[in-house]
Amino acid sequence: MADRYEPSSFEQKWQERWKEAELFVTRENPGAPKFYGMDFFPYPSGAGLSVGHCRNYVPTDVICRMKVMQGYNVLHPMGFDAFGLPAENEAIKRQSHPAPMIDRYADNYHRQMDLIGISYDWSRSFKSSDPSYYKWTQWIFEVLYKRGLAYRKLAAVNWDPVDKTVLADEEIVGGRAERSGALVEKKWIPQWFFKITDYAQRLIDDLDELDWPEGIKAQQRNWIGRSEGVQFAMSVDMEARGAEGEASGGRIDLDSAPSRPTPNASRLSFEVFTTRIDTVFGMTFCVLAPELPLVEELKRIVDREHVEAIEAYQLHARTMSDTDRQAENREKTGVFTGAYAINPANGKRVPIWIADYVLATYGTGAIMAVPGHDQRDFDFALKFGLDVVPVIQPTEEYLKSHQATLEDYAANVRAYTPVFESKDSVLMNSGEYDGISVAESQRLLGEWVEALGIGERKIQYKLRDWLISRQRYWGCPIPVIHSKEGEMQVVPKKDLPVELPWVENYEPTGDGTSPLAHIPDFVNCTDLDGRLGQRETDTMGGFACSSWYFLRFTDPHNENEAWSQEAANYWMPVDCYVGGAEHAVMHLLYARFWTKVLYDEGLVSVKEPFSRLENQGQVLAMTPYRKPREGEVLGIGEEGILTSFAEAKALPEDQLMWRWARMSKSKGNVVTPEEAVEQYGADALRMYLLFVAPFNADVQWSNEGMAGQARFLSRIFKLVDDLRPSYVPEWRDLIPFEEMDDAAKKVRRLTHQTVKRCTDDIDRFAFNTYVSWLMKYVNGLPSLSRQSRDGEGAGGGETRATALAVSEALETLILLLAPGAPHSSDELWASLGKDGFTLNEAWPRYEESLAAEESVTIAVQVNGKLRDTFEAPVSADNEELEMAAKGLPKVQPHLEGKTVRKVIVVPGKLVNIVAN
RNA sequence: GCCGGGAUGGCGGAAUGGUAGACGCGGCGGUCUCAAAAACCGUUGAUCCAAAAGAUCGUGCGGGUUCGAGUCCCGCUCCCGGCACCA
Repeated sequence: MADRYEPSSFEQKWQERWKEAELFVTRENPGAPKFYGMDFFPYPSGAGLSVGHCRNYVPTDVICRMKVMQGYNVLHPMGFDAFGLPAENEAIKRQSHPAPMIDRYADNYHRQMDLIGISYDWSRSFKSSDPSYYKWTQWIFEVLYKRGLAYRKLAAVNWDPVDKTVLADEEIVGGRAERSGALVEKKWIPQWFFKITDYAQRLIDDLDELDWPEGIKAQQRNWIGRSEGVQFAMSVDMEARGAEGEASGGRIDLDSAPSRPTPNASRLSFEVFTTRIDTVFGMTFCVLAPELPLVEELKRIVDREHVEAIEAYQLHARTMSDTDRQAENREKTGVFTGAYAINPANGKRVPIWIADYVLATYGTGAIMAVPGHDQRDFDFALKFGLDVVPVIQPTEEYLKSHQATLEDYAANVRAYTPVFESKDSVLMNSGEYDGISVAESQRLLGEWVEALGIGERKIQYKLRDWLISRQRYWGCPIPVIHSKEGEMQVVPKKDLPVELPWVENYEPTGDGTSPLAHIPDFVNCTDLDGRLGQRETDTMGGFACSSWYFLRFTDPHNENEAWSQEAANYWMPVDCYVGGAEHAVMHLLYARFWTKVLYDEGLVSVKEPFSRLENQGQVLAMTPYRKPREGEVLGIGEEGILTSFAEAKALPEDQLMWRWARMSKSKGNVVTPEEAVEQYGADALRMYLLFVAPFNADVQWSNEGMAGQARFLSRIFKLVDDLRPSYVPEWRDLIPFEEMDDAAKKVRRLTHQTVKRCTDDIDRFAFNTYVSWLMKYVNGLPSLSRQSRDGEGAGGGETRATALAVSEALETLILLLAPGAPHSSDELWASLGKDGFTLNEAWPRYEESLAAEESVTIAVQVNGKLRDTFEAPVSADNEELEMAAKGLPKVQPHLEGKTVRKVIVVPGKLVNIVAN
């Protein structure tokens, strides 16, 4: 047995033994509590795992291993998110079929995970592209469909011209497809949606009970975007037809008499939504989204000149890309429609404009514009010379900071930017509501709108329905048959799965149809009634597959059901779910939605799938960038141009910049687990990943850091080797009957303190301090055991008591180390003459009485400043402590010539003498 | 702009309102060695002092609460992440 950490001599051996013993197969001991620990479902990329991915898997493994040792039934599964765009794109690039390719990649992931000793139960593994899995994805589609939560409609959707498919809102970042980076275009295609909007409120409400990072919860709340307001009808003034003179300038005369309804004209009206009904008197114009159907109606009542202007603007809005539309600080654009509406609050006519700063997809697609108190409306009014009427009194501070009087402000609002938006002021220019507070008038005006019957208080969400269709081959087919008559039928459970046909050519067509549409054998079928029909040819986006896989893991081989109620009820929810923060509004929102639907359907007993969520930090590696050459332009926020390590070597220093960047194959800065294991060992890699930084913080990777952990492991091997002669295997039976001397007590004290800290730290994901405590333990043990060997008792020599305490320490050390460095622990365990695996041993228990200190160091402060410390027995009372503190020679000088006013004694901690 | 999270030695980071800097990396000094590496031992926040003893300062900035603040409160600055013309 070596006295050093020599990973190559034993790590692989233990991995083979674990496999042979089926050590990681899920235990289902009756009566034991359960723990479901899981990592995010990975897509197995061809690049393989980097040490960055290991930072996700190792900590989960540590907590799962500890839970096993604590006697929990632990479910710790791994599978692969195999369907989807990345896999298909990769296969096209390699001119192969995605199915065998993804199998190869998944096998490689599995091999790499074994290489670092992750304790997954591989007997439960599956890929989302297995027909035995997606059969049930299709079945859940049916559940959604039957509940009215899956529907098809013609929609303007995000079209990615590079990947040639439609994408969900969540997959678009800044107007570009997150994956391909292409500018997204608008395209009108019939699409499948899941009605997640029905669950918006529950998705917000139930966040409260989740033990998730606040940031992720906030992102979800934000994304769902609840706002409370009032929606009310505005009627179009049918006199508009004749209002030529005023129309061109757009300016209206606020003093003009309220217009009279025109009895004969057909009434036109539209609804607006506002969260600021208190500002309704300040409405000086209305704005419609250019694509709103109402605009077509307005065209019929205004003159030709305005129709032409409207159409020109509509064309402009339609052809503009989303990116241009979302460009920062964009100048406002828009045109006057020639029509007017009536402000119901004061009966005044307000011009109706169209502008693209109003979105057709939010609220009603139309707004009441209040330039006095909304920056966007203000900008628009300024640009087009529209009236600005303030209706909230500016506060004293506001006036002071703008060096203005109230009169001055009211007369020249246009000159004041930013717009006054305070919500703790009172109204003005608002008729009978003048002087009433903003909050109060919001309530009163809301009631007024409802009493008048023109509208109601309403809650709006930004969340839109989940677009699930993909016009791509490599995905789960949507199990629907279209009849010639245009009816739709969902394929019933007995006919599932609708299998994805194996074809050579599956490249996307780009015409808005799926490649499946060009496979007659797939498309043509008979429907439930025996009539000829055609299959739906869109496939589901990958997020459908990953919205329920955690349920399948509870019962992965079930051929008759997606899962048995018994299995799901036992294991769900996932107790600890670990992965990157980038899935905050996609996977994590979708999975919550599906779980709620399945709960409503009575298929699962939980409303939420993941009770605790942890996000690991990213692993950054030093990456070379160079200065841009002539003609090269840097993107926003870029400091240099990514270059290869090879090229960097050849560059002069002044051209080169080293930056920390996320480890990724494209940056060429990846360290693989193979390299790390080869050079330092799997346990050194694991321990370094745990120790290097807090779990959720980013890490600046260094290979040298692993050397430190290898050294630490070597010290453990050395320590165990040194202390082994003292080891008494039966210590547990003997120790209660042995009188403990001081040295033995000290060893036991340190042992039990360490057990407590390590256990707590793993539970709260503080893996860096878990490793610290082990280090401290290893540092402390030799001197303690030496003390004992040198003998506190007469004649020296190790006492029986110390030998027993050291035996306990040896076993405890190895078992506490086991989750972090399982190979080394099993090797050390065997070196004590033990059979079997540390994973099958009980996690050490902490005993308060043994961990308790006999004496404590008391800090002595004078006026809050530390002056000295002294040792006192734990039992010392306040008076004793105070006396002892006052008597200290180092304290005395600070009390000289002063009167003691007060003495604060915190037992076991400090004495603070207040004197002046 | 809005939301969330941060800021502690040369570096990564510890600290239930109670001795700031645990633990590690790096540095410095030493042991071993012909020498080096490795390993081991000691030391390591800053300033003042020949040194020790000691003193003073010190957790992004400015205030406050408290016997006592890295920690709590108010007001800022900067950094990271997310959302962003959502009415």
